[in-house]
Amino acid sequence: MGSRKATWELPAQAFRTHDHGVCSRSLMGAAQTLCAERGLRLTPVRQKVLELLLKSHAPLGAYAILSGLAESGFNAQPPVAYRALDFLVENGFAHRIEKINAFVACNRPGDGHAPVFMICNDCGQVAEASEKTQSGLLDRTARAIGFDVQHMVVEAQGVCAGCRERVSM
Amino acid sequence: MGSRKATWELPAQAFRTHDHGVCSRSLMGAAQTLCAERGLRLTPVRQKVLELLLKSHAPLGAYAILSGLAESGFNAQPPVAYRALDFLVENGFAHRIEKINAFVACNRPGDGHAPVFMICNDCGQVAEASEKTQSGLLDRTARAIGFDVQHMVVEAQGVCAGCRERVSM
DNA sequence: TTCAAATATGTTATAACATAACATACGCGT
DNA sequence: ACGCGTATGTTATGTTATAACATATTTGAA
Repeated sequence: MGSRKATWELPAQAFRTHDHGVCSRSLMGAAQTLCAERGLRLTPVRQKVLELLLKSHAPLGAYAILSGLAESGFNAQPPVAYRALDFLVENGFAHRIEKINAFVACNRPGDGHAPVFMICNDCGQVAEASEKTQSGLLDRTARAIGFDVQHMVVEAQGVCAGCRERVSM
Repeated sequence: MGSRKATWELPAQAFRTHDHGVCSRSLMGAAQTLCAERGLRLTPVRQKVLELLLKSHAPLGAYAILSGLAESGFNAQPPVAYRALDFLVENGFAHRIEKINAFVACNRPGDGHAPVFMICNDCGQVAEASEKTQSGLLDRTARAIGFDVQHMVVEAQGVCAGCRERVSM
């Protein structure tokens, strides 16, 4: 990783109010299109799980998703949720956030990015930024010791602007 | 899992064989010194847990540590291990690796760094680096949206040089 | 179209990781 | 010795995740 400038894609609507319904629907549409193009099967369970993630303002744990499935009349054994989540994560429609054992819908499905998360400890919301290449962040260090990077986790915990303002006032 | 020694050296030495006993003892000594300086109590359980981490060639899960404690005649209920680990992590003598729910001894205790891990999926060993430039970059992005970073997780999974050579030969 | 392979789901059980809550003991300053 | 803050003992339970095997659905080739 050199002395690059705009390596990070700024999360435009991060931690801000916006028309959630609109972006939910457009991301669901994007998922459907991508699945059609790639021969992936966006089955009812998978679509429902993605819908739950898209509707949520914060990351959801697997068992929260399971409850959501149950409420919609789906089967609700743990493997059902985990399998659907595996599908969504493997195909880039969702991400797992390691620090909090939870999942979020990806805000830029289909462009093969490495996500970077900022997790607000106060409101629980998460902003997703993106790095351009899979291994760019650690590239130089990893190369120096011959380490072949396959997957990156980059997560920051802290306090978002809105919550800090609210507290300090 | 490979038979090579774990490393607590700088990234340049990462994933390479070295005299583990020597660096274990010197890191234990460093911990004792730091605790004395700072008025922290490195009690028998805490010291034993640090010793287990230092001796291990790979990160240890909390329940592996619990077994180690039991073998040495310590109490072995989960809180015992988690409390000791909390102490070591909070005071910079160990780190938690989120991606694999495990713990490693810190190779540079006392210098208040942000750790960066490279986890080999083949041999299970972990190299700890610490890169200022990277967190600097995320800091800039975070600042752009007013996010106050309190804690960072940076972890790369992949294959270390030794394992890649072994496989390709 | 029928069948076999691949994929997806149903279901039971349990593994693996982590903490709440409260009791007891210890270390230290006065 | 006393009291306070810290550390440990102990029981119980909460939370997250997967193994294993049965059944059903989709797909593509014969």
